[in-house]
Amino acid sequence: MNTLATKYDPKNVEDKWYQYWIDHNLFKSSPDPTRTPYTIVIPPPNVTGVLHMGHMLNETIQDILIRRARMEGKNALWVPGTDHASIATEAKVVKRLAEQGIKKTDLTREEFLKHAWEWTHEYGGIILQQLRKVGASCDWSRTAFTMDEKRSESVLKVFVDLYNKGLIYRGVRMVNWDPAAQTALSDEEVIYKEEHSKLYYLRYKIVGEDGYAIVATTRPETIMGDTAMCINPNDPKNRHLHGKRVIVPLVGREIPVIEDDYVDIEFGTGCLKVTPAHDVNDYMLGEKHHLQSIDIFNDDGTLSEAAGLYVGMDRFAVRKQIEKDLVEAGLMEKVEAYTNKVGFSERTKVAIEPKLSMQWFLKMTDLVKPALEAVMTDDIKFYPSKFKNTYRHWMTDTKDWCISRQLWWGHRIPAWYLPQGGFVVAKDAEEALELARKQSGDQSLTEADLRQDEDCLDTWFSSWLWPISLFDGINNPGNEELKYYYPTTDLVTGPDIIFFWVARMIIAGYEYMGDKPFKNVYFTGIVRDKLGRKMSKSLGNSPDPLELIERFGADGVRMGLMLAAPAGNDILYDDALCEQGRNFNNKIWNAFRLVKGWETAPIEQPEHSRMAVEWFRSVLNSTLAEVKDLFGKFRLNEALMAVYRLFWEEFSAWYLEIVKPAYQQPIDQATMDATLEFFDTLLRLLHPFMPFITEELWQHISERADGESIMYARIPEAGDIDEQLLSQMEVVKGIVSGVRNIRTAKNLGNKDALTLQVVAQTEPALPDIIRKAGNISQICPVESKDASAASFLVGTTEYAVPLQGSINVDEEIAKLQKELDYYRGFLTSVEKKLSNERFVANAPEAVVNAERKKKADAESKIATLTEGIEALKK
RNA sequence: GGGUGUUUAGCUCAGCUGGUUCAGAGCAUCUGCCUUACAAGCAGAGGGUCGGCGGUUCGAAUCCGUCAACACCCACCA
Repeated sequence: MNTLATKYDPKNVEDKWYQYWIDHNLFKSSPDPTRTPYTIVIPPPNVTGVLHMGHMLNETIQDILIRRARMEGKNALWVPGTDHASIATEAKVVKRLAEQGIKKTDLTREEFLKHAWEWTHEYGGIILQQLRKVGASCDWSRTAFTMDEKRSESVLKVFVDLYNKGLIYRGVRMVNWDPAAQTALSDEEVIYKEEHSKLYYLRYKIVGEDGYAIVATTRPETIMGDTAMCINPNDPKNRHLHGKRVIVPLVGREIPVIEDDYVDIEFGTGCLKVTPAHDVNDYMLGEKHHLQSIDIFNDDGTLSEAAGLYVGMDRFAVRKQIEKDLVEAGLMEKVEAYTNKVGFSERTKVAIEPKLSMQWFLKMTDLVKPALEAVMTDDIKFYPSKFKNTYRHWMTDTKDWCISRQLWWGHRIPAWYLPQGGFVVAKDAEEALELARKQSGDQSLTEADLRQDEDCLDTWFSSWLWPISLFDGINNPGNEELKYYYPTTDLVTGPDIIFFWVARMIIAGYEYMGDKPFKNVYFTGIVRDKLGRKMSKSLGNSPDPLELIERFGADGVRMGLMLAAPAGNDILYDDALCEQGRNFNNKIWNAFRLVKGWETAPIEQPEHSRMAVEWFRSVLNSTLAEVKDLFGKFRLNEALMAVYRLFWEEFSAWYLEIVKPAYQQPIDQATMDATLEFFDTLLRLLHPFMPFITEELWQHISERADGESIMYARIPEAGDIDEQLLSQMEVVKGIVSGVRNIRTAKNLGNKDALTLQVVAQTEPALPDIIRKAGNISQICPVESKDASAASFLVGTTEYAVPLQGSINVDEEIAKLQKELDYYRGFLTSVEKKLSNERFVANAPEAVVNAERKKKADAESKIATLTEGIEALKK
């Protein structure tokens, strides 16, 4: 091992061990009633996706949790898979076809799906492949896809079931229409953004009068759909419009003036144009006042024949054109700058068009109840808990879920329409036919007579079943796997999909399993750049995780991300984080090189080593307990930091330096054994965070059988902690630091052994360690230190290092005087506190006693310092 | 327009029910060191009136009020 390079190179190590884990089936899990299950289902990445920093963070966290659970002896299962991502994938396939000069509309459904599947097979596995580079310990034999056979069957079954329960219905509603994808979207798929636009004031001629009624609108292009003007009946300034009719500008159509409280008197002129087909509020007004509804848009957002004007032009082009035309026609009163919120499609980024259409919906009101309860009572715990509020907010006012999409790539809605009208819902065509015959009384119906619904289901209608369908719980209720792994343990995901996915999985869990789908939800933050900006392609601030792995090693990147990522907090990514991770890898590597280079000999264990071993055991135990506690609270970054400091400070800087034999000297067996044992435990503690280097070194620490792995090495429970020893060692560290300071200040170098004077009757604790760590030749308790000594305080005790040559007395006095002044000030404040009767009367005794001790300590320090100064002055 | 959260060292964050060890950690910075595990390192050092103001209390980073800034979520004001 001593021939090993001084720098750790992760390149070969990482691939080698990943392959080893795969070859030995170490990620596999199967039900085992004798062990506690620990289960995570992966948030299935889109088949179209490639690994980005968000995944990198998310998957690292899951892997850390899974590996830790495994090392706690649990039967840990991490199920991987991908999501068909209906709208996103379809958009990509359409785009690719367009590049080949093929339009979707030129293809049959079957032809299109063939292309989509080709795409899926081509790109679908990429991201899962990339996860292997990260070190993800998924049970790959279970890799699932939301559109594979089992998952598809589950989705259809659930649809039929919910329909039969009366929870799914079909109806014409105002929905969010995405003109690019040409499909309806759920409310959650619409992102509202502020936009700087204009407020147009249009002149509507009043019929039978000379004047105009002025209407303020942000969407002048919709006037062709106007079927009324609305005023507030309590609006005095528009009372003259009561019962009148007005003429839509340019269009020339006469429309009535209606009255409704809905209209805000203060806004604009208090006159509202009503376009029932293209605005949700107008739709409501239209329903209430029985207005005609004119749909002036085609599905792609261009103007339809019904508009009469601007037919075939895009809605935004029309807005520009109509502004000009209105001005020319003298029908534009004025235009103001205006900021409003506009809804955009989450997927295609185009502006949403409210549109009246026939869709399928799921009633949410009752389904939501147990799901809300579970989170509010902490039956399902959210980390951080602040997301409970967000969740409650959404769950207490849930609108029905629009689950149909006018897309082909997805689970086709299992509804069949009968030739004579009406429809049946069934899991397949065969069953549908049976139902259809029964419903219509027509036994001569054949499958060919039935027409299946053209639409498919919202992607989330399959992913909401994920924790159940992965164990085939819908098709095969009560099966062994399901009983064993469900409810799963932890879910790790971003808060951006709390409604899309988390809430709905909880709903499905209670509806179909009668139980929660997971016990804990860990919400990660968003990975941003170091300036706090979101990562985006256009900014070019989004590093490729695989490139980072190439540069820093997977362990380095994992650690870099984890150091900066408390649950729910955004992380500001900086390469420096990965550098820190890489440096730590190197530190571990070199510590290992040191230890493996030692030769043992049958010599007695020195006292300083014996004490150091005892001390480090306590430190280790205390960190073991701390880390366990932190994992329980999902404070992974703090757990990592605790282990980091344990390894770097306590183990490397203190323990190893103390037990390290002199150059080319052997070490005793007892210390060697203890050191290797410590190293082994440290590697185990580190393994969940840095799986590769820890495996590499663990395999080198001693002979391992083929197939053996640190993955299944247990993380020990914390043993006894010797608090007294820990605090004694803290004093020792103070003393050694003091000596080092003097060395630095006096330019003494580390090689010369010094004498340490203790201005007290007794020797300090752990003198052998002090000698070794401070390179001290002798420790002498003295009544007063040498006049030519440099001194320092640890606690209330003064320590001094006699110096051969002369010391700068003035400098020394000044230093002591400064310290003395500080303690005098401190003493004054303590005394003030203690002389306050109300403090002494009201404060708990322990606190008062503590103050008294502070006072005594300060007095003793002051005495020591005063003496020191006096001695120097002599 | 509602709601939630955040504000502590240059940066990222810990500080649980107010009081020893309360002003901390890591990184960054500065000063020495190529000391035979590691310069991706070692040894030291500096740096914060805990967002502002007011209150409760013997005592406030911690509790209350208020203001400000930022972030996120929700909402049908054209």
